[in-house]
Amino acid sequence: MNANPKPTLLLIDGHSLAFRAFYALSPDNFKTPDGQHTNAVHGFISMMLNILQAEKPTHLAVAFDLSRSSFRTEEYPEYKGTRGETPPEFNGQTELLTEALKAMNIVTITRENYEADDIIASLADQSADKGFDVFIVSGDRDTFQLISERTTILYPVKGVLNLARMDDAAVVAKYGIHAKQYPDLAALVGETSDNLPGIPGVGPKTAAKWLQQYENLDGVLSAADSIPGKVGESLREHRELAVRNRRLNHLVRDLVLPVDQTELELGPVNETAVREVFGKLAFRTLTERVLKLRGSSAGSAAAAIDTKASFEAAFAEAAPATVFDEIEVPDSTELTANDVVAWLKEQKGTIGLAFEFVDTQIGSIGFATDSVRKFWQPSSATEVGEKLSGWLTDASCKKALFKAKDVTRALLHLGIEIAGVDYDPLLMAYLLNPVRRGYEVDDLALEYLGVSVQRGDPNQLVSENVTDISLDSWLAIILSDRLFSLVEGEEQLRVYGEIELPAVQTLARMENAGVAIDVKKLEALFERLSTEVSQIAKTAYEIIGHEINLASPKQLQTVLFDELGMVGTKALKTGFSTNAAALTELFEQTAHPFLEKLLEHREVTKIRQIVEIVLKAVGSDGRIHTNYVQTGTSTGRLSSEAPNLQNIPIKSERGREIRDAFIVGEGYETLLTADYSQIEMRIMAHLSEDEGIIEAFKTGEDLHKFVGARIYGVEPAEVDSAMRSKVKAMSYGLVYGLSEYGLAKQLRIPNGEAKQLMADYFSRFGGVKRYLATVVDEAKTVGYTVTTFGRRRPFDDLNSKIFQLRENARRAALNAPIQGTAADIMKLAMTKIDERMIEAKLNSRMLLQVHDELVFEVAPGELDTLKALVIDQMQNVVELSVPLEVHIGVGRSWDAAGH
DNA sequence: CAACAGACGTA
DNA sequence: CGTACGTCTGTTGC
Repeated sequence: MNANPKPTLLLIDGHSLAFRAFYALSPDNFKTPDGQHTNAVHGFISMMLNILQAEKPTHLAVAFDLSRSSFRTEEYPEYKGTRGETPPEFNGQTELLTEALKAMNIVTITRENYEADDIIASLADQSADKGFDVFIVSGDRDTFQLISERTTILYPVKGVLNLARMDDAAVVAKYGIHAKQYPDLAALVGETSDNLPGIPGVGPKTAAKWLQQYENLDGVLSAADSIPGKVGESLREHRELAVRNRRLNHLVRDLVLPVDQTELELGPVNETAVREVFGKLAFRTLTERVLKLRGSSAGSAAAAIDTKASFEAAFAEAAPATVFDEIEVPDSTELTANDVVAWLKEQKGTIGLAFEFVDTQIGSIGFATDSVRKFWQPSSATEVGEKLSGWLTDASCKKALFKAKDVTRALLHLGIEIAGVDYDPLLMAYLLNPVRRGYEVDDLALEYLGVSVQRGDPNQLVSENVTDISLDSWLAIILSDRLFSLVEGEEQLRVYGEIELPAVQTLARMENAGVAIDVKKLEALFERLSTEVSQIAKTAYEIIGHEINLASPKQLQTVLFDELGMVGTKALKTGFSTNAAALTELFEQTAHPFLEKLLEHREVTKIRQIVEIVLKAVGSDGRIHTNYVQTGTSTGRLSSEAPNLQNIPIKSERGREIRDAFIVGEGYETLLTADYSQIEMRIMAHLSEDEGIIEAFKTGEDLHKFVGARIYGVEPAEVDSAMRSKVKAMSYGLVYGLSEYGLAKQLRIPNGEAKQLMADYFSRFGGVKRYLATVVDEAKTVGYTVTTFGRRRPFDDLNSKIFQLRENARRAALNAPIQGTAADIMKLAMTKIDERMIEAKLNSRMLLQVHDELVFEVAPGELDTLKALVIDQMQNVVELSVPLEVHIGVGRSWDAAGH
């Protein structure tokens, strides 16, 4: 019996919560040995236990929809019609969940022809009448109509464990209306997820305004004639939509259900049944949690779990039966300057490490093993240097460190060269899934360990939050353990150990070094471009007779297609396209001088904008320190941000002036650039084993002339520039999955000619065709592509029924191994170059990487040595069936050193 | 104020 | 209807 005197009923919308759990936890990590996915079941139960702990209800019931059809679909067959298919991994999980709930003696309720929310509504009302407090867990906002003094909705906002308590005040705060008015608001606005369109032009704000004024939907509709403006008109025209929506979102509150509240009372669970069902599901830790919380001493168990739990749950059913079987969050204790070194000396294995930086200074440091958490608050960088530099710089002291590159760079800035970082969970998570949206440590912990991280209040004083840093160090070590075995399982250890991990050091050094900027030159350039911009704009305004915002596509559409009456270009969501290609086409048709000025304006403002970005990014040392994002692309390339130095203009004359402001720094002799020539085509030759293309590269002949000669059946010398550029476009297009249509459009030739060109190409270079087909087929079967070094990229849309998705995936899949292999080669080369430079004790430094190009700052007297070293390493980093060619340039600026 | 769309710079 | 990015501006909607 529960001692809680206040009867409290918890009602759960079963499918709603199960789906939420399904999407929060990766199905791959929750599987029984026979392949049944259990992530939804696991997440559901875990979340339910959390709510039981937090709200301490005395009674509980779970309601399920019986099928997709209900009296609502009878009335309106399209109801919820936009819901997609259930993911295959979800199959069977509802049944398993029901079974598990039964074992826990939890009542589940269904009702033919009604939805779970109707059951919940009826039960909530009846129970509230009997004096219960009611909590409802549902992701359906329609349940807001049930809110009352006694009834609260727990609405999932984000993350599996985060539920918003929606009472009347919360609804008022969020929507500006009372809870009982919510269904009226929803009826007016419509509900996309239920496939219920609302009154066009009416959003939550307008609807709320009306409801505040007229109380309810009936009031609004009665006053419809007096509502002004377009929205008023829309309301009068579409009023029946709102009426229908309101009828459908009304929850049935008077179902007579075959259960009585007394049957819902929470009691002890059937331990044997729980062990049996949970055993079948391969749940381990969850079994103990359930038995603890729902066993004989529920009260004390809950208290024990609540005790300053930094984590809410701890489980990792998918992990091998290692340390992850039982994840216990160790307590955190403080180390002092006196005992930090001694403690580290005692430790044998890898240490989890984390730094908290305040500005650029070290605030605190966390250390952890899988069972111990420590933190230290040094007084200064000097103290860190004195006490810790021995350990930090000792490569034999192995460390696990999240975001190793950022930390390495920050420490470098303080004069500390950290070594021995063999584990960075960030990089492992990237290799496991290079297409995920973010790599926050808390999200990774949830996905790969099933651990939900609760952190201190960020608004609190640092001193009260300081234990979080040891939490981070602990997460670094346990995540590393888990992810490392997954990376190993995917045979990506080589990419990890030989490519990504060593790149950390190199990139940190490059970022820390930065690149010198001629600020004066850029400022002058900015002024000049600004003058140019205003002159161009002035002329443009004169041509059309009035001023507009030339940067506004919307205003341009008005001018071009309404005022000047030009024919429509490519259709976009918002009207006709005004991009450069469209404007050029229009100019060819009309020769209208406005278009000429507009295009010029675009070019100059774009370049001016980049000048501004670059100028703003110059640091106090007169240099720019970009951030290379090692997890930034799905293919394995780096990306560059704050600022992006991988898109500095080069093609236009004006643009090159920006490159001329990237200069050699004081104390150095010159800049040196080195770039791979046609690396992607060479990789294509290698991967496809096409004899023709391989021969082209081996002869050293101009590739496009060689290919052109084969296609047109002439001598290479007879390939004219028109033929050559067509062949060139074709070759490059292939790497991107170009279609006949796309080729025709780009080359401005008839579709038939493009088709013939492609046919000729493939008949002469059959290996290429075969390879491209194989890549896609293989990816279709195994679900991912792979580079020559083993880097994977997953694809799930290759078998999609939706043409557009399938085609997009197909093109990306045939490009991924090529772009990815090129990226691998470049990263590998960078590491080797860096190693050799250190060995040779050169003072020159690597500064920038732009996918196939590297930029170095050359120390006095080192030019020849460095040049030879760079060429050697880049060319010989890997043996392909074609040679790798490297071009070198030297000069005082990036532009001068370019080619 | 945040998110989206459109535009455009690079490899 | 050609891959991979980052960042700006204007506009829309939370």
